Amino acid sequence: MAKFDLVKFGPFRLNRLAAEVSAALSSEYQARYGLDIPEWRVIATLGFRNDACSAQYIAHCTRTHKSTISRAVTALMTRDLIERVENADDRREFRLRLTRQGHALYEELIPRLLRKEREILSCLSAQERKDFAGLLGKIEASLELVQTSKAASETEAY
Amino acid sequence: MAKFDLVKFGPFRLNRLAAEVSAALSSEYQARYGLDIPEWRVIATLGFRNDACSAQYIAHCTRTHKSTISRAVTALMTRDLIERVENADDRREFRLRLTRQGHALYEELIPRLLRKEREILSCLSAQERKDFAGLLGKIEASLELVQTSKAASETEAY
DNA sequence: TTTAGATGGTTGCAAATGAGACTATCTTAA
DNA sequence: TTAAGATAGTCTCATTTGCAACCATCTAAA
Repeated sequence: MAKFDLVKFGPFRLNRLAAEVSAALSSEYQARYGLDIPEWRVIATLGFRNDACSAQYIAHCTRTHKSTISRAVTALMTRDLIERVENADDRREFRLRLTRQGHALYEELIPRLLRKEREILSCLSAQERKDFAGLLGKIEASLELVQTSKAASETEAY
Repeated sequence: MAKFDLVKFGPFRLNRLAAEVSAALSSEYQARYGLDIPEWRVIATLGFRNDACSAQYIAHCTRTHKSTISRAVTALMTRDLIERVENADDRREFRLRLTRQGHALYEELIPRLLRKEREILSCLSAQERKDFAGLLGKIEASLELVQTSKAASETEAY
């Protein structure tokens, strides 16, 4: 019989861990600010790059389906957390950016999330945290989840 | 302004990686055997412990909602991959186990999944794989995702 | 210029899933 | 023995999300 234990199976562990970590963080953006995950991703992307960008770009770099992003954008606009302006160069797309309130929420939320992350990783030493990030990076790279410098330049239009 | 990059944020990376790995594996159990994730978890749990166990037990150790497991069990029974027998000691619960066909599927699927997992981790050296598993284990333990020996003995009735 | 195909974004639909009500059964204590 | 509460499993409902069709617009090539 094949020796196999689901509970020791890497992919399963990864899923379970990701779900658990998400749940831990959602108490911040969900319960506290009424944002769901896609909405949080939009806010985070816009907050990080402080210039405006398209919905497509957000979908791309967060690996979230464009319809999901579209719905999140609609919800955030009705709450006046983001705004969009037409792009004169290409009237199919909109430039999205945080409103003043959206930016305030972003600035308030980020430290909380970083603190949570630190809490979760506090079981590791500084060196271990570094190693973990490095190993994650290697796996991501081999799955082409992160843009190599070459790929990044090819897609820099985003 | 807070320095923050969603794409470098641990929890986000974890989610993205887990989703990608799941997608890579689903081509095996999904496309090839028509199993969805909950169904696969039931098969895997029953296959690993080759004695019968309850649906509740599967829900518990795979961290899947009991209604999701219930549906998976129903689907697998209609496909004759698992069977259930009444438990005379407690007539609320059923003992589940793989049928001959279910076991055959299990034995066929496991090597494929392990091969996929190896493929995904082939970007790491043997030592790195070991380190990665160890670090995952530490984080899981601190989130109490794995049973400590004490907790395990308390819940061994499952 | 016209036409074919690509792309940004929205929306309807269907599948998946968690929450929680519900039934049946078990356990414990009065 | 009876009653109160816990537990296993099923089912209905609401939410979430991916898919795919769709519209508007852009691009490229005939």
